[in-house]
This record gives sequence, structure tokens and C-alpha cells, in this order.
Amino acid sequence: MPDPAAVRPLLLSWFDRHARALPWRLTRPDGRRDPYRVWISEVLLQQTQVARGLVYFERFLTAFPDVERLAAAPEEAVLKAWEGCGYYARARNLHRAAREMAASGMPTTHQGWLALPGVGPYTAAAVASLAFGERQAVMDGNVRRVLSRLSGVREPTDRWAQQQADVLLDPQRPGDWNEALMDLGATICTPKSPRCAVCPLQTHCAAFASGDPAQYPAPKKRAAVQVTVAVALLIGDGEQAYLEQRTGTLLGGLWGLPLEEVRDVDVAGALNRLQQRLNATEAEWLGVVNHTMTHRQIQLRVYRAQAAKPLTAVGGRPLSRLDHKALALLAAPQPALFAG
DNA sequence: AATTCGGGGGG
DNA sequence: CCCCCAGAATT
Repeated sequence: MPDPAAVRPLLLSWFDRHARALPWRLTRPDGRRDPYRVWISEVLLQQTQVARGLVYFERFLTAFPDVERLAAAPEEAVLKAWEGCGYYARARNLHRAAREMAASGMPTTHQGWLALPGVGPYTAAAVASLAFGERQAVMDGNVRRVLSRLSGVREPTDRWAQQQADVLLDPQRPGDWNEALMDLGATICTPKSPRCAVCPLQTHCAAFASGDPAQYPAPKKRAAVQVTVAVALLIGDGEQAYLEQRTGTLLGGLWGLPLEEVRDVDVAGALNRLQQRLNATEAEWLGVVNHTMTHRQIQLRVYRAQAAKPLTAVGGRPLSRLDHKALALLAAPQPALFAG
């Protein structure tokens, strides 16, 4: 653990010159960030890179400029704005939280924010410090890596990292300190090939002294990828189709083609269940779609059939990438061969 | 403490 | 192919 009194001015003066200009860092007259923008951006950036977050932030704020309009919108419109961004529980929780705020007011404290759905220790500390000036230290992937390196601790626990962050937090500029630590992690103290030569904390860093800073922290263990095979039925075409709203934790809230999971390698059985459920005609083979997610590999076998079901415009519903790929089997023209 | 939840960037 | 990303909720 480096000396906080020595490290704070070094990092903050670096931050004063090199802070990233980001749209959610718009500063209000009182010097603090706008809580709505901070909240939306923090949720958007959970497990999502900044470059990608920028695009969705723009989209989301155009659709829902303030918490009142977010609360007034139907959940499906919120998911539509979030479409393609992943971890859709974030969008559903954002919507629920907005409705709580519309009814009871926006919290102004760390504890108050923590009580909202989709707001955990990281997001509560970020909003409390950036928008309300509260002394709360954020601990995200960047901070964890920086702290691991400064102290030379290869396997930091969440508890350890949070305690380190709490002690290091600059009590005079808690919001700036938090952003500074994250900016350092994102632009200098990167996971691979950190740019130690230009790091303001180089002389205080145990990992730099070790000669191989990239070895800190040790990589996390990952769960095995689960392989899933499913059958989907396309009724309609690539633009007007019969869609169902998914429930449960996987892609919950999004819409997509009706599907049945294949068990015991019995594709025909799954297809039969699907046809019976929808009272559909004999199915025609369309093609296969492979979709990889972090922890799951889905092979979707897509068929086309006729059934007396209402068709809806695909573009008006929030769909996952998986379903967009399946619909593209029919919407896309056959790849042309070059002749001569 | 370990899993689960998307999708893409970058080595 | 691999790890990682301004994490949170559930088990």
C-alpha cells in the first residue's frame, strides 16, 4: 500500500491534465455531475467498454432525456433503446428504478442509491461521489487492477480491494479521485502492456518494481462454456414474423422467434413440440445460426412454417443478436458468385 | 464464494 | 483462441 499523501497529488494533477472528455462528465454550475447522466452511464458501462457505451449513451439520452420520461416509457421501449447492448436486466432495472424515483424522488445519498434495483456497491459509490460529492470509493475492474499493481498483490479479494480504495480515496476530491483512478486504469495501467513509462505513480508501484507488471492481477477463473442446441420456427418472413417475448433470465424481456431446446440430441422431437405448440404446418429447413455468448454457445436450427399467428414488424421489437441472425437467414439475398 | 447474465474489443 | 470490459443479482 503506497503512501496516500504522496500518491493523491500525483494522480490528481495527472488527471487535471489528462482526464478523458466524456459526455456523462458534463459539469453543472455547482461543479458536480448531473446525477441522471452519471447513473445511466454507470449502468451502461457495467461490463461494457467505454467506446461502446458512448454509442448507447447517446441513443438512450435522446430517447429518455430525464428520469420522468424514462419512468413514463413502456418497458419495451427501454429495451429497444438497449437492444444489442447485452445484460438486459440492466435496462429492466433502470426502468424499475426510474419508476421508483418518479414516485419517491431521486436519492441523494450512497445508501439511498444502493436501495434501487440494478444499483450495487460500484454504481452507488460512483453516483454518490460524482454527482453528490460524497466520500465513497468506487471499486471496478480498473481500480482493482491498479490497486493490485500498486501493492503487488496478485490475487486481490473484493474485500481487500474495497478497503484499499477506501483508504486511498482523496477526501477533498472524492469524485475526481474516483474518475482519476479509473482513467489511469483505462489508459495507462491497462491489462496487457501497461504504459508504465508515462505513469504518474510509477515510483510508487510494486508491480513496476517487480519488472513484470502485466502479471498483476492474476487472471480470473472462468466457468466452462455451456453448449445449447435449439430449434426455432420462422412464421412470416425476415421483416414481418411471429415473435414471442422471452421470459426468465436468458434474454428475458426481449422478443424472438419461438424456439424449443433440443434434449438428448433429438432435433426432430424438439421440432415436433414446436409445431404442435404453434399448430404449424410441416417445416422447411432454413439454416443454422451459431451464437456465442460469454458462458454459452447456442446452435439454433431454424425452420420455416405456416401458422395462423399474428405477424409483427421485426424492427419495432427489441431483439437479441441471436434472433437478428436467425431472421437474416431469410432477409438476406443469396450470396452472388462473381462471373468473370 | 461461485454462477449467471451479452456482446464485442484487442492481443 | 484468449482475457477483459466504470458489475449486480442470485444461489
